[in-house]
Amino acid sequence: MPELPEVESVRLQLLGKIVGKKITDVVVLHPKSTNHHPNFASLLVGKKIAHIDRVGKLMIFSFVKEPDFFLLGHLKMTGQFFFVQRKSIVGGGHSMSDTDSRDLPNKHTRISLHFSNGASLFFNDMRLFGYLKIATAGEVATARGRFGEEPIRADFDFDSFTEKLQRRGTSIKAALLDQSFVAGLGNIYVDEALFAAKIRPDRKANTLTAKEAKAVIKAGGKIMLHSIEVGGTTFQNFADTNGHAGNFTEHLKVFGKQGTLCPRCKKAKIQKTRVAGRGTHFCPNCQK
DNA sequence: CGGATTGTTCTTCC
DNA sequence: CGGAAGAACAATCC
Repeated sequence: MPELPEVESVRLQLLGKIVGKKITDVVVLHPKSTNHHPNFASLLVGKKIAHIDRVGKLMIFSFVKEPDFFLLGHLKMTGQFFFVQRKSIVGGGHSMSDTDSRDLPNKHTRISLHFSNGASLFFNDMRLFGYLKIATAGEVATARGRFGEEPIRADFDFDSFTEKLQRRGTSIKAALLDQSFVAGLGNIYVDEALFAAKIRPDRKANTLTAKEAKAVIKAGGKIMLHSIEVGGTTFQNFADTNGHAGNFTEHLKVFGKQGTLCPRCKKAKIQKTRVAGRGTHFCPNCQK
């Protein structure tokens, strides 16, 4: 379940691996992953990666001397990028959860990109919700405009956020999951941020005080920045571009911890309920 | 084998 | 137009 920190971890790794590299071949193994674009492969061949940007959980690839041609990448729930320097190389030190580069492409590989230096990038996606989509500059601008602010930004506008919260009659969890409202949080980090801020996930958004609103965004930003530092969370379905699991999993306080004693108050067990249609974890004692 | 899993978009309704 | 709520998507796990 990749959220902002997982996407950012992938982006940072890819920056070092494919920027400046020229695409020499593209193989589409499942057209749905390209949004059924008929010329996906031929349009990409010959282009050189200039940069990779990110907004929320969306990756934006730009190309040298191509001002109106972009590639949008979204992992959704099970998308993964695997980078292999040489197909014949035999990697060592794999753990049980790792994907072995020798097995690529495998049955979940939807698109493969090959570069002039012999390297390959495989887009794997078991459940086919993710995509690599060709876009114009205008479409990129539209996509960017659909995102709210990211809690990891130092210039996050708390006053504006607090004001907008007052117009939300839904749960604070639903509000925080809305990418057009706040960008980057998903089911895991929302639960973790609400726990850190001592706010119950089912509280109505418009009942939060300005102090609470600031606290939950600050907590979300801090947690996500920490996660980026250690390579993201692997709860299910996340692997970095080398096929390795993320390291933030051990730092989770409530997500997946139902039935265990609250690590903060130690007076109640973490409960799992359903809020905003999602599995939701919280401490019934210290979250108000 | 039914139910749960989740990020986003779409639909429907207000 | 915006917000709310639920369905849909897809494959796998338990």
